[in-house]
Amino acid sequence: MANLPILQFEEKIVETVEKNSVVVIIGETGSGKSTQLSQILHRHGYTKSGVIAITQPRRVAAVSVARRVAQELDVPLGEDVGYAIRFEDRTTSKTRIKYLTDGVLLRESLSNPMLDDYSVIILDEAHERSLNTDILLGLVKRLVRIRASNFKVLITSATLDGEKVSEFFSGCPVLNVPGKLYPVEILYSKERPVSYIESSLKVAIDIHVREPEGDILIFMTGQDDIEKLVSRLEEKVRSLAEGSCMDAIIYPLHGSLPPEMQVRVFSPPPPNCRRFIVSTNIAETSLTVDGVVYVIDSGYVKQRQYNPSSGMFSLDVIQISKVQANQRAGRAGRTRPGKCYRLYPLAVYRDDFLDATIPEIQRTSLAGSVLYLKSLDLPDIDILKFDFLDAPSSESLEDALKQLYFIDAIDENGAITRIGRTMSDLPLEPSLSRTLIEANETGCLSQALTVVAMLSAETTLLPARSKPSEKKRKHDDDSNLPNGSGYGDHIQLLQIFESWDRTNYDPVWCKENGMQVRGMVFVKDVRRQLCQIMQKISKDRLEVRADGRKSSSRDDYRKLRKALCVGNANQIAERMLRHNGYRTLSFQSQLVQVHPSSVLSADNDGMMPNYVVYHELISTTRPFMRNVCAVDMAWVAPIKRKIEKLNVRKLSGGPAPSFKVPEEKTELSKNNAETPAVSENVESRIEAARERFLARKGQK
DNA sequence: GAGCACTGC
Repeated sequence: MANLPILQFEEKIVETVEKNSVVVIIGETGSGKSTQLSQILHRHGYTKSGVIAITQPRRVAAVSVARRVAQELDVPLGEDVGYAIRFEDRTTSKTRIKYLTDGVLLRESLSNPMLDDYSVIILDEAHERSLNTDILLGLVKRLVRIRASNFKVLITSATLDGEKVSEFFSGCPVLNVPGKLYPVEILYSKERPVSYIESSLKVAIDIHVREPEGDILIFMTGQDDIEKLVSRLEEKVRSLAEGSCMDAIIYPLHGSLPPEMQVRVFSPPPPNCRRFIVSTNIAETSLTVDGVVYVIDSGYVKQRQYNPSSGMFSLDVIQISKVQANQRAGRAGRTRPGKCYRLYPLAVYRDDFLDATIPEIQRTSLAGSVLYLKSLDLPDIDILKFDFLDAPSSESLEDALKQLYFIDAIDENGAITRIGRTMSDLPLEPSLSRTLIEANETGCLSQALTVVAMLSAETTLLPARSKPSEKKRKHDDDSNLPNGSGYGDHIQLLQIFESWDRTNYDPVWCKENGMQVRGMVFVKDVRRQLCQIMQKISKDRLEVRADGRKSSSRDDYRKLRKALCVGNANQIAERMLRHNGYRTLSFQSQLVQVHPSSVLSADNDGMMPNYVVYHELISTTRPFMRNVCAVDMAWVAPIKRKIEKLNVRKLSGGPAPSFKVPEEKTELSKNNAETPAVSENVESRIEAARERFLARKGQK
């Protein structure tokens, strides 16, 4: 601790903070900014008038940094120094230094918009540009203006972004604190390789044979490439002549590995053995692997993007930014001087790479964030002109308003409704919040809580797809898991949880049925949290069966599907006349299909339900709806009328010229001769189709 | 008939 570079700047930092409300700190890796800034300000009296809050984009970071600071100050964790993350608040009224995730601070600002418990707010790792940190930047800028002079803001950022943040805060001072990294030699390829798997393989084996000891970290884009490279490396290492070089262990590292596989990289290798770690960008920031001396950087990353006009997500392999490239290189210099092999030429780095990664706020659906901002009721703030460091497109903001309007969170003038206010109390995506509120009205809240919790945990629920036996979980005939009773995935998720519930939450049941124990326990936690919030909101005394051992009935399913329809009014699709493709109704109409992993299947006549709601549109090999639920046409009708009446201009508070959603004759019609021209009379046409289908079937 | 990087309330 004594040698941390930041401590040499203590005087300078304190002096600058004293004179300015906002200060940007450029602190490179190893500078100690996350643990020391709070202590420096504490030593100089900034905890006398309030608490120092330090936000982190990740839960583990908030906990581990708080723990370190408590140790350094020699106080018990949770008293003078504490942390707050979802499900876990380890602070008391005594707490002076509080580490928390950016999401928790946003939640706090709902109940205390002035955040006046805090004398100082430090937004750490702001260069990562998480959605929540970006919103906090805007809110904090406003608070600096409103709150008296006893409020200080510090923002930590990366070299390439510092000036920009400073400009955002009217040219506030920028302090540079050097890191404690060893020099890293950067080596560029002459040209982009044809196959970066083969190229990484060659470079890695070269290092292994020629270079002194030290682990090799290789950045790839995803699980598939990682597995390919791992097996190629294993092959190659085996074929090297015995005794010609040291031993090697090869580890894959990515998010869908079970935690016990991930932590293997933290145990030191046996002597005279080199480790190869083939990783996604999880090793860029989230996990730090000690002992790495060589980094191989493919120059690519897989990134999730959102298209606001189609409502569709996609995962694309794209070029990394300069900030990311430098972050990756830095991973080689933590223990001693290292080398970074970039599989691209210098000119590509210099001319093609963006300076910084496109912030999340410009790549995701903003429905939740816009609702959050609306619920703050800031009189001086117009959402569409909210002061963002990097503003999202107006198209993206209008998309958010449109979605919120479809699910009744805002009215036709864009004002937040009573329902919208209630929704913002729930830590969920808007469509899930809306589902819960509707379910509370119609008497299926218990079931809705389960489904919503299951959906929020979905990524941690399913096992990694490497086990072939579990690949077809949903369609295996010998699987004991319920099948959704013909209504689709939401009902199946409900049934799965109820099955587990009946075993009294037996972990063995999870293993036998291919569900991750950790994921299911998370579902239980989320469900409990949501249940507590709904207890406060509920109009009647809530009877939520938390541990009822009884299965839901068909009638329950029906109520639940109806609530899901209201909650997903922004995510409805109508089946095509003669085949089982669907067209989306709430966005620019597009042809989509039910994802093959869905349990929703065709009826005896070979036809899928006429209407479905979906949880997510994702474009992979083709556009798919993931997690679908069959709904009745009668429930869809009023929503369709609302969609037709939509006036986006009015929603965004502008004048109200007529604005018609392109409803028909879209791309879809061009590509597909079977597309119905108008969607009136759908019923009769579907009936006709069914007859034709049956006739064909009869002929065979 | 497909398979998804990483976070968070």
